[in-house]
Amino acid sequence: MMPPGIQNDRPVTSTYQRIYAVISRIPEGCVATYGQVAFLAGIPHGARRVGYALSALQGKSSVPWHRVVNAQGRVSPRSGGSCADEVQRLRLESEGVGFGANGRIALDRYQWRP
DNA sequence: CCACTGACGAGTG
DNA sequence: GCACTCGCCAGTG
Repeated sequence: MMPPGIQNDRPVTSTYQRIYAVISRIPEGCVATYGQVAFLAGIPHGARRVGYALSALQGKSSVPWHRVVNAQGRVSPRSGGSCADEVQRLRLESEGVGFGANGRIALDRYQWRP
């Protein structure tokens, strides 16, 4: 496969693509935190990177971005005026993920454990 | 190359 | 429990 002389010592996948790859591994009915995804993507302190990467998706990709929530088990209110946070919640509930009375997800119950 | 930006996390008041 | 601040780091113009 790799012809000699060409060194792929650096992953062709850019940071964003790695993030997408990790998120796409999240099973249905589970959720992951930004920090968790970042860590699995190889960016221990890149929680912001994850959010920024997802903002670039905006539903244009097949990545289940709605399974990514913040460390408090809540969907992040993002800028732009879009109501994606609302859609996210509906999609999660549709997958069996229950929200608390305060609009919070029980991470101890639904958080993805690789 | 430089500056700004940003779906966060953790800590503080 | 909520509002604010600081820190992290790569992408975009």
